Amino acid sequence: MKQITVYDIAREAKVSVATVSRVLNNTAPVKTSTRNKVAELIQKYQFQPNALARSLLKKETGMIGIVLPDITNPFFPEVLSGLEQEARKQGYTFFLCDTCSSNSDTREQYRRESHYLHLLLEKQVDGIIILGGRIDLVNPTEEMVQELLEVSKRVPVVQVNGRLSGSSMHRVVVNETAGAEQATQHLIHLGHKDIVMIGGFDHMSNTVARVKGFKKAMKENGLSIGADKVIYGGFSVDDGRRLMDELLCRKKRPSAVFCINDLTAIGAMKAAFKAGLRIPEDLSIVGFDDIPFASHSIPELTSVSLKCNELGRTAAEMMHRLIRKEKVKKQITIEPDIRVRDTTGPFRG
Amino acid sequence: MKQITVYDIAREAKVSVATVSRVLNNTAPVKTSTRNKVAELIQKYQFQPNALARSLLKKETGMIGIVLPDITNPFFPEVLSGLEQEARKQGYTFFLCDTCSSNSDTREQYRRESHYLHLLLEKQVDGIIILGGRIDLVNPTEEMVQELLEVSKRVPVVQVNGRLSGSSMHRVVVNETAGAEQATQHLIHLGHKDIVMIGGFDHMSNTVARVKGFKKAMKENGLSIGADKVIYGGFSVDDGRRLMDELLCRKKRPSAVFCINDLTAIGAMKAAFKAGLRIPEDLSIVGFDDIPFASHSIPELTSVSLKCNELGRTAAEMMHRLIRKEKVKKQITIEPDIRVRDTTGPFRG
DNA sequence: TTGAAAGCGCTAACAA
DNA sequence: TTGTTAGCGCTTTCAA
Repeated sequence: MKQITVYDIAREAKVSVATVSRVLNNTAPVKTSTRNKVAELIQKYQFQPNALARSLLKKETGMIGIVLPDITNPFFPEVLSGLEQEARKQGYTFFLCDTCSSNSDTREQYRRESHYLHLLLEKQVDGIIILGGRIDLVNPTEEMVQELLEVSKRVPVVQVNGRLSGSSMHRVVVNETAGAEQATQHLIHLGHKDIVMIGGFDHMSNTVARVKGFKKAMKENGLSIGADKVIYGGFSVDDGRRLMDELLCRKKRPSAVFCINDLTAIGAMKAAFKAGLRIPEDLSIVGFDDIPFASHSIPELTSVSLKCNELGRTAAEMMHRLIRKEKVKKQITIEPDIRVRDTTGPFRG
Repeated sequence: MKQITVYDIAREAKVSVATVSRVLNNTAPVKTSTRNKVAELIQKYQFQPNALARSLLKKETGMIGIVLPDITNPFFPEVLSGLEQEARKQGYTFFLCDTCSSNSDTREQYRRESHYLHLLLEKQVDGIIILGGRIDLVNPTEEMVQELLEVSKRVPVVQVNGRLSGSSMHRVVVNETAGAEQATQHLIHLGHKDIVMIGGFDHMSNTVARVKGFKKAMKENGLSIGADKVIYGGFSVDDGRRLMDELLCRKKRPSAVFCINDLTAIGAMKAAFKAGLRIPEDLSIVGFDDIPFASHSIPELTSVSLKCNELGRTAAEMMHRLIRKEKVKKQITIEPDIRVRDTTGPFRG
């Protein structure tokens, strides 16, 4: 099963390898008869040039590395889909590097992130798109920052929805604070006054941004924002359930809950149902992310759409321009939209 | 930003490139003092050898191509996660090729599949794992079969849950017929006699396999399996909704519905709720796949677990052995398990 | 224990 | 319009 090369084609066509290369890449005029002869042989042997050799020479591989924390979190496939759509047009392919945050401790995850970052560099990717993980940290360690910075000196790096400091890095982000504000505003408009926000971690910037929006909306409407109005504790369905259970133990339960994401919102709904509450009659719930599940749940979840697909497409486009050394804005911000569905309703004294 | 090479290291260490290569790969004894000197320089310059050059020479890249139809279908991320877990141990990285079946016609999808298959070959992947798409077709065109066959002559190919003919291809499959049988049996045990199966397409082998299991269980229990007991029509939530609406228009509606997958089951539930039915009191529903959503829905969906994670891990392991030319079984079959939850209940005359 | 040199498969500059 | 040739960065004989 010897691999066919340009030499084999050249020999049989009685031309030089340069000519074969020329018909392969349409890089210089070739007499029609020669071209046909070569093309025929290429066809006959199903010859496919070795991309490694080509890339080695040209110093571009058409490969982009994607580093993300957990592909089973539905947020990421949505973004990925947008990325793929856009990047395919440009002829890129993806290395998918999942650091599997879900089944290991965080230290391990960051180690894997480092591992993948270096691996991608070795593989000579044209650029790296990073989502989640360290770029979501409010206080990343110096090494984490330094490492990514080093990486970004070698190849373009685009951060998706992250804010890790470092001047040489570009990013596309969603205005999460505005999204959280919208969500809170929506609840307030419905007459809710006692609103609690649940989920997330206060060491993560996405949580901080969302809490900020929540508090801002509350404050602007003259509503109380005591310490008991925000309960941190994670991003999963189970976390949502747990936090809601906690909430339901309080003497006075809120009339509306704003969840850090759709997954916790689902967990919260489950806990509420189990406690015999009706949604939205007894309790309004808002999610965040607007993953497909949100519109599939019963009742359908009101959520803030992060426009994942657009996020992905924008990141891919940014990367493309970066690779071609075109002028690119340091940061592109996407404005989220609230999608009102069936889990929020008017406050009933 | 010139790339550092073994030559730079060699020059500064006053040794030959061969020696640098030796310390890099631990491939031959090197005097400790020389080794240290070289190692130091490698550290100093953060030197990372160019994987392209190495792969070109060694004829192995440590890259595996994954071709799948739609990353936003939650089934695939689950499998992918298993794949990644296993393959990471072996030091492989993935090319993710999403043919985006969801937003384009099927012809276009198969064209993209071909495109990616060839691209992966050019990139010199060590193997290709293919999920969905053409391998799910009952009657693929001759070209589709031929093309994949050609590919499999060049690199190992593992089909995940597919049955495209071709002797040189390995596969790991789930026994879907048995799964469907279990699901149907479960409903029958609950006393249901009028059971309808909805969703899927009869030109796809997964549908055929599941319908077969459904019919088998029905027949074995002496239940009718007239033409009106199976309604084809797709795999999405919307398809499920539509098909259930159709079903509800019938004079006599069934007491239980077996859905081709969890997505259609969710659609079916929505339609049923909208029609004022209670689940499971008025109607029992079973899904298939057991995506995370199944256990998150309200009420929680009874479903047949395809053990996606195990599927992925097994495929990765198979690929690994194939690459190392170890002995590998042509086919590995995974037995599914039903997960009984809250959407199925006893028949109530 | 080390170095010189060939070569992986390709492209592109230069020459013809 | 075509061929010759020099690399791309690495590993691996073979010889010293």
